Amino acid sequence: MDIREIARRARVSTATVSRAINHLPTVDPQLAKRVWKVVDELGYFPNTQARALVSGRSRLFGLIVSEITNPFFPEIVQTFENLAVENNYEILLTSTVHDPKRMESSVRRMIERRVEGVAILTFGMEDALLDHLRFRKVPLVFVDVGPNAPGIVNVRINYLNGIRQAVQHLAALRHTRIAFIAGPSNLKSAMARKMAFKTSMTEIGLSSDLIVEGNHRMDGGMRALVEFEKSGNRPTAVLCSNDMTAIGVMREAYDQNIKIPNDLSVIGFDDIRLAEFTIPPLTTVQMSQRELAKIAFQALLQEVQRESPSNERSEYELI
Amino acid sequence: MDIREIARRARVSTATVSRAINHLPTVDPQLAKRVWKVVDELGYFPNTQARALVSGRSRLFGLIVSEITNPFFPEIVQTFENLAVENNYEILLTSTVHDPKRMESSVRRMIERRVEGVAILTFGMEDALLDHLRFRKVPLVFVDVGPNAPGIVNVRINYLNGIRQAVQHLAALRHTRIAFIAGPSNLKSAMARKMAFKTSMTEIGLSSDLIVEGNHRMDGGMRALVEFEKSGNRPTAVLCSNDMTAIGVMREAYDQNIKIPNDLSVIGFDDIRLAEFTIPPLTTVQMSQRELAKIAFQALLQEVQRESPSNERSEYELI
DNA sequence: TGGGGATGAGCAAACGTTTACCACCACCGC
DNA sequence: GCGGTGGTGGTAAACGTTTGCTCATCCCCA
Repeated sequence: MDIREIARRARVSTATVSRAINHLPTVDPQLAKRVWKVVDELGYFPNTQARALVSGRSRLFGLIVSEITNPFFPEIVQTFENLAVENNYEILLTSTVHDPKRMESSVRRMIERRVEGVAILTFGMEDALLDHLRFRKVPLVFVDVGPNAPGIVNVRINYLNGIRQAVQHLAALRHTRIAFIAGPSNLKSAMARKMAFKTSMTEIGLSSDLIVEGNHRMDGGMRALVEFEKSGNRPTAVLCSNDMTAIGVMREAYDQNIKIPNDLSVIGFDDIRLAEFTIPPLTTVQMSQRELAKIAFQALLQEVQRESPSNERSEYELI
Repeated sequence: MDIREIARRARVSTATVSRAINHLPTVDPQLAKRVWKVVDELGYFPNTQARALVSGRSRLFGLIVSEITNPFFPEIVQTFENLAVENNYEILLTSTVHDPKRMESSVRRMIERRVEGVAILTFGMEDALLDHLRFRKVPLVFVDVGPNAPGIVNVRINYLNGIRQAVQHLAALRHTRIAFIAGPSNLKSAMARKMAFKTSMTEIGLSSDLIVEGNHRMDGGMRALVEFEKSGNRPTAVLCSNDMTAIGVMREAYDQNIKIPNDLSVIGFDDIRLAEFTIPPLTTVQMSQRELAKIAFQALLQEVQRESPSNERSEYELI
């Protein structure tokens, strides 16, 4: 069942069917109604591939994440999906699982399906790969991990606000010995958080010497707490670079019979959905994944709708 | 840059380029090498849409879930993605968010993109919608929620094994007052779990009268525990229909200063990834999402590769 | 009444592949 | 030496849409 069948039954040309289906105003309402009647009766659905082929628009956005199981992502994927539906787009979701081969295949798949734009939410993308996309003028939106190159949109998260808020919250509770468990030092965003912590502490006149490096995983948080204990001067509050670290701290505290929040305040950072399920509930700095996804999607949409391919580097800042 | 450009530069016909690219054995290795050289030099990627259009195969599988943010799904989506990559397929991920409109649009999107098969992991799909797919002979694989109709593959989860295991575990720990917090009674799978509990209890000669209905959410678990307390005969162990319920129980226990597992054993069911992050870690019956996804995907693949469209209803049983 | 612009509909050429069919050539056996 | 055969490679017709161009019709106004 194709557009010709519809045309035959509605006694019009295929051109008219196409125009009616796409709601072009140049078709007589009477005819349009006749076409739609046949379409509904036959249960006809246009073939996207044929559409895409001739129109040159796939109505497809790529979304590259590191791992779908990383609790940071589901909310983002869901929001992308919602926005895609609203805008008649489809999402091509791809995960790199930190594997160079998979990164390569991700990019290949994006290009072969002719996506109209790609949002990249994982770091470690090789330049050679990105060049494939840039060469084809595919709009690229990076979230928090992007290189600062022309023609690339960067959504950056302003960590300072969130971290400052957490630090001031702790200070208001009369904490003075506030520690920070950082993320891995090769992660740009983790470094940004650490800097934000130092800045915030300095602002309120506290020293920021209680910093240890974690790994953004649970075991890193556990080890960090052990380290604090060993050093003999346990902080009264710990701010963690992400929620997973905070959960590690909480579990270690539980094992060592350190009461939270009586003996130790713990604050996480990420707003992964896990936070609300821990016992006791984890205090965490809300970073809205939804907002993040929204900004990234809108940026893609805007790039696609722009006719002149902008060569300026754009930056969006979140929170 | 298209196949013709490649053909011109390699001084062969487009047919040969196509055959070389698809590794058909009927092309001279010399020629093939020449073609591939040009392909690599130009960074050519075949256009999937054109391929799909003429070959009639989209290399696309649909995956319909209720909500991507439901912790049950990420692992499944990830596994689907992995298998898709291995088999040169793409996943069209769609969520219904329990909204009839979205269900309809999910199905529409699947059909418009001409998916070769759909895995459905959400209940509440109307028959009229499914008919659209069946009419087009799109292979359908249901996971745990499917109707028992011809031409439909059902992957069913055998809950009895898992539940029995949990019950026997508790019995081995000398528990005799074992309670069960069920899921909503309109959910087939929840009912199956409750039945499995009753059966398991009967098998070892215990009465299964300590059953209350939850809702598969945290608050349901919390309320259930309150109910047990009020009734005056608190069980010594609680088996929950899913992990979220168990987490609710644990949080309520925490609030009421009931020690887990000293005062009360809690076992969940689902193996959502949350379980490992609770404090203390939640004991849970492992139901492997990965295995589930694998079976569903293989079923789809098999249906696609089968030439004669089978009309028999297939059933797979998991664990 | 005739010319011209507006409006609406149809014809047919794309889009970039795959693949059925055919042509060619070399080789083989008689 | 010739017809048959088997393997390679090319030609061109699909696949199902969109859309530029053309054309018919109608209306308005001079």
